[in-house]
Amino acid sequence: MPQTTAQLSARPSGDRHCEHCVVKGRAICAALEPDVRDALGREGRIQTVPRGRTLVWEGEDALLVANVIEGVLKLSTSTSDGREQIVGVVYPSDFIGRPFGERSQHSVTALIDSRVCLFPRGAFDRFAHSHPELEHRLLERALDELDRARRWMLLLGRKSATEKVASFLLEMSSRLAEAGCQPNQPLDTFELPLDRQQIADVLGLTIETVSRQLSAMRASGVIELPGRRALHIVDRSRLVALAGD
Amino acid sequence: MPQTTAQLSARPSGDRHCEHCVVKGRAICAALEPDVRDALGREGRIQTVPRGRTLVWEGEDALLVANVIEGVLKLSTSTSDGREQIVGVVYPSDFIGRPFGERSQHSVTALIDSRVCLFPRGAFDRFAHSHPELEHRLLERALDELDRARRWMLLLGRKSATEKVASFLLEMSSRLAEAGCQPNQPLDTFELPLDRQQIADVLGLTIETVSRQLSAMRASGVIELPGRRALHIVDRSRLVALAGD
DNA sequence: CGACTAATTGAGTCGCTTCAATAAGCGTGG
DNA sequence: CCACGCTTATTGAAGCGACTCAATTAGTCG
Repeated sequence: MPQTTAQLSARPSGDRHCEHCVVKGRAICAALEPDVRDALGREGRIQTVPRGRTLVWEGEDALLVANVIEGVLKLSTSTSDGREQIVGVVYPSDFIGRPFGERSQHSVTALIDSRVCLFPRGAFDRFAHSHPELEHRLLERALDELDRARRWMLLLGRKSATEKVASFLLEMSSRLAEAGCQPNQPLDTFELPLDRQQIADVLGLTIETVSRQLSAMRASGVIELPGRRALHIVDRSRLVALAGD
Repeated sequence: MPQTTAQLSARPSGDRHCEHCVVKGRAICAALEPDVRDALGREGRIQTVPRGRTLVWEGEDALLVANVIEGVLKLSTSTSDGREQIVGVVYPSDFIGRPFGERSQHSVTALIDSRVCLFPRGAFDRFAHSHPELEHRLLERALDELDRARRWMLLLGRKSATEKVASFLLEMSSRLAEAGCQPNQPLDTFELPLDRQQIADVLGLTIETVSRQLSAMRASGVIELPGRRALHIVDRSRLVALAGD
């Protein structure tokens, strides 16, 4: 049974000043002068979100927005008969939620234990509306997300299982590296924040197909799988070739 | 051989005042006071785009943005070996282009003869940056497009061929109705602006599969296909059921 | 160490694709 | 106006990639 967010440990983010926030330089807040940023900060609260907990449900009223401080979360939608598609994965400094909209089109669920800086949507909307520099930053982010979503549509519609899995591993590697503040320095060894079923839900495949593709890549020496969620890229250039674009 | 946009008939949109523009109430310009809107209008020009002509190429510098006045255009990306995916279809009053970005991630090509109101990106960016109400409108549009793209990802990743084709016909019907200014009044008979190959490229299918699905729907009396590009929805509720969501 | 869950592997099936041939639209010119 | 030819769409047959169902193995945590 899903727990509501009300029971989560939460405290005004004012306690831990924005000044010390690890994502203050990369999140949308970076567009604001420190004093304005702190004013926004007082509208929000830091909240921990344990793995598996859902922050927002598909189709529900979109009552909140948030910045990701730590962790990884998925955005997902489902068909009425239960087929799921993960439509986005968000990392530290990313923005969650649908400002200026009534309903959320997708659920937001933590893939690993996470921390977010949470705002009531109404308060956030008002703040954004009176701070064009924040809206500008939101716009740039939305446009980037749109480009990313459209690139993913090419993968979903036109790529083979091998290409999908290879593309996924490369994307995961670079996004984790970015979020870990080592830009342009791709990570070759990391923990996958998703299990096999979730990888399948990102790629529009089944769990068995994902597993077979990973096994084949291991057999050919492109990757190693030291643990259930561990990944080591042995031959990046060959992985890039497998990604087929 | 592709023609460049330079040879197109073009004139300052100032000639035909924004005041008389058929999409002035629905395009992003609607956010602006008439005099401000006219100032923006003087930065742009009306341009006709015949069917098949490409306005922006994938990977090229994003030198222009535009409002669609009339017609239908596709946004598309391809893999290096030529597989194509249509990632968006735009209609009158929709916005084209990537403000505040260097490169376009996808091509923009007219599906039928179209007319757009074209702006050099630099001039548009400067104008937007100094008019928060315009940026707000752009933001709302970008967020709507993002929601739409993500719903489409569910279709691409998780739906069957039948569900894909049914969903496509319904989406086309309602988008054409909206663009034709009869909201909430779904169109049951219309011309498809896409040929079979393009429908396949939207849905991540082959031309033959699209054709077979349409034939099956015709055989079961759900639709009629009076001409190559003509469509008549006979039983909308059954079509909705086939769309599977 | 043992029990439980997650992942892998195998065998068989199905849906979509591929390749090939036919038919239907549609514009053109006689 | 109709015959012709070209393009686009439809239909058929065969193949294959991913899925389904089932059994086995490997991690992980108490």
